[in-house]
Amino acid sequence: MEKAESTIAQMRKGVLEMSVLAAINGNEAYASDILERLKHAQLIVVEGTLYPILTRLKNEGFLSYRWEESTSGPPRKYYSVTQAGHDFLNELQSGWNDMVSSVSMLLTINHSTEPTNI
Amino acid sequence: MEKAESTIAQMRKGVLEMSVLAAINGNEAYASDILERLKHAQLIVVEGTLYPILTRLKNEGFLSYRWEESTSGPPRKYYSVTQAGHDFLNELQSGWNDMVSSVSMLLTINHSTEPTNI
DNA sequence: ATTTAGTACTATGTATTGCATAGTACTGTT
DNA sequence: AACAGTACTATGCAATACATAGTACTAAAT
Repeated sequence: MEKAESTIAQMRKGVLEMSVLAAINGNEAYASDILERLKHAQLIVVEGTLYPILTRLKNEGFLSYRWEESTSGPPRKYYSVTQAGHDFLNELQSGWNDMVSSVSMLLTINHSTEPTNI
Repeated sequence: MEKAESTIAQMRKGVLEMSVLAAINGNEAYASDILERLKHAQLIVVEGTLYPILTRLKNEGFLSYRWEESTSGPPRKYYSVTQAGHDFLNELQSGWNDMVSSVSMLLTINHSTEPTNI
């Protein structure tokens, strides 16, 4: 169902930012590493989606980067999470956990044997 | 942190649609009931946000409604989930569960004692 | 009959991010 | 110099949550 896919894409809004931060947290990485870590977590992201997120997070002070030369192509940006980014990630995680909890309640409330209004 | 709040608001995109369907599923309701059920699940939603979601879901065939007179104000729209809506909800739930699983992996990968690149 | 308060719903525009696409630049190989 | 692979930048579109303003219905009060 096409509509389900587009709604799931909507669900990724906000979640990818948190996931990218989490994928880097404590373990500096460049774009290809990050894509691999996300893929390992079954979160498929392409470069055209990742780079704007990295740029935005860096501009907001949640990530910093250093350039490193490469022998197999252009130089690479190695990202790491700043202290502000770590704090931001903690807040996002807290909000995310609340949301997961809420959704869990909602997805189970009508599976009880309580009578309905039908 | 204002930015965390706006990102959490972004996370609600797509999730509220699923939550509204879940709140109605098997238990027809009008807007005020739905807001109460969402509130009970700690998912705070206001009318200006709920009505467009209901309208959109109805237009897409996932909800249907019947009017019922009220003695305390205008007539009310009682919504119920259609078969298509039930199928849609199942697909959303599946995608949501996958996403929750992915995020869970990402939020824990760097808490291990494995050496990092620092 | 008119006005008021409470209630239920509709209409509309803004902000934001994921996404797709096109482009530029670097490196080693041919 | 040209090419393939790699890394990154730039840009516009689509979709939904949100806030705000508005219309309409009902009972009660005047």
